Amino acid sequence: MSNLAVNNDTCSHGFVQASCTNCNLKGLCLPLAMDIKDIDRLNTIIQRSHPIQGGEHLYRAGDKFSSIYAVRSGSIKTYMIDDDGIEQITGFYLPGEVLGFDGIDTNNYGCNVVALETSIVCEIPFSRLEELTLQIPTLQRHFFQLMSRHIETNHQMLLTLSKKNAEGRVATLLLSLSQRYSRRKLSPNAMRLPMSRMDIGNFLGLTIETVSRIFSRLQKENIISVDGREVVINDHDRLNEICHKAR
Amino acid sequence: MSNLAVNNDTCSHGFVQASCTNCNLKGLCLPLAMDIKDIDRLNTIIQRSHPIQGGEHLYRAGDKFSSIYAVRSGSIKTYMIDDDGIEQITGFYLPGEVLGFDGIDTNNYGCNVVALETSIVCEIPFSRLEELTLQIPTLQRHFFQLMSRHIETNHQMLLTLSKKNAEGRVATLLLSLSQRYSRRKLSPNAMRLPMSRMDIGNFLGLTIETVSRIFSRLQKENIISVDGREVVINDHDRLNEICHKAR
DNA sequence: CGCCCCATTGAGACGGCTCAACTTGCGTGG
DNA sequence: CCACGCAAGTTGAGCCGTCTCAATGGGGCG
Repeated sequence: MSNLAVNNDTCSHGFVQASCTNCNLKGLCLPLAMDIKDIDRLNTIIQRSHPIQGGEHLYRAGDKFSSIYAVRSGSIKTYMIDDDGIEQITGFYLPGEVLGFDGIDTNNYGCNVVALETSIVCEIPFSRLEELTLQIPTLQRHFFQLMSRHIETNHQMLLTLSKKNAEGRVATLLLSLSQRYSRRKLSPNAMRLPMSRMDIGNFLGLTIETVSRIFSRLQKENIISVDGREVVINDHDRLNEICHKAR
Repeated sequence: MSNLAVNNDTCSHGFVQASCTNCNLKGLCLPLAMDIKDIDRLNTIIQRSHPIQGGEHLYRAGDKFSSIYAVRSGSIKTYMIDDDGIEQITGFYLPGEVLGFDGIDTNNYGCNVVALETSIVCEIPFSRLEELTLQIPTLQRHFFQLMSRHIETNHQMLLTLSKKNAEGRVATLLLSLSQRYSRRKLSPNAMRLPMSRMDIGNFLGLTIETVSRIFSRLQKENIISVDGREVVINDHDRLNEICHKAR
């Protein structure tokens, strides 16, 4: 990417071609305390790609690992397929969230990554990132932290799957999305789910029928309002109670 | 720690005081391609502590994050406790495995860590490790890889909890332990489980009764032989089939 | 319009949980 | 030394939550 593009808002492709410097998500995917100078250095290695359509894969499990990705807009899911063809969604990613860390170990990606809707991602070539993290201690620390956060998120998910009943799992997901949207300055109460019931069920270890029934039940009790993928949380407190209830 | 201790096999405490250089686990917790010179540098920052007894905590969730730990002997479990006091074991750690990465993000440990039996761990102060990883690219890469492997292991566990029935979960754990022991040059068929039925059930999202019943059933079918914590795997293939079977 | 995909809802089956009784091994104290 | 208590594990009976299977409804698109 040419440095000329830095600080321009559009480029020849016609879609937004932003720099990290003026990206309103930088508080999420970059260290808060990072130098403008260092951000610019990072900026020069980041490649911003064309939008990817919903259903389109960014990469697949087994592909040669090359880059880390940050979601700029839209939403992404990652899933693995085991030897028997069983699929497990391992995460949903919203703008500002970073993915691809599972490829570092074996040098091949461990997950499949697919867009849930039209999305834009920032690609960070790992070999160049590694050089930068050696030079910018804050940046090394930051990527250690990002990976650490991944691990913690996964631990939380283990608890959800291991200890909560169907209602608790759905409630936990809804509150997680709500929190993450509100951190992006969106309403914590009204949201459009980027994923299907199928995806939710797969992620939470439930069938789509159970997910559907839970949604209906929560609606009947006026805790949420559901219309397809549109969800409004009417009663955060009761939803929270449901999360924090053993099975 | 004095450099004088390097390459000595014992120290004044009377227990083994080894260096990484002659540690037979270094193939597991250190980069294969690491310079002797660099290993020595890492060695000078590593603190080897007294053995910790079974049931004794290495640290607790919320404690100030300071170090990464490598298991030298014995075995360790990590667990989190959520707001409602529900405990979830997040991992078992065998010699050569590294833990503590969950503390990097918030600068407080996210998990409780307790020894399952008398164990020895190597403590790696993180601030000094960070300095070294900036100077030794292989080492930086290695710790990125270790964290990446953690993430992959967790993903695998999500699949286990989300998609497998009780039998599949137990079989998966047994095979995982078997593999990990054999990588440590121990028998892949006969082992002594370091954890209780309670721990197994907690980790796998099952009750102890169910775990016990599964053990009995697998024994009746001659797939394993169980005597308390002593387990012999008689039929790896059938155990493997059970793992790879949808619920 | 008709087709397909996704979602919803109902009825019945089944796997794992709950509750309870019993066994075994171990440490403690009379 | 045995009696006792306690913790860990095993086993059985019945219940409950989630899955399975099936039917139906609704929206997008050729």
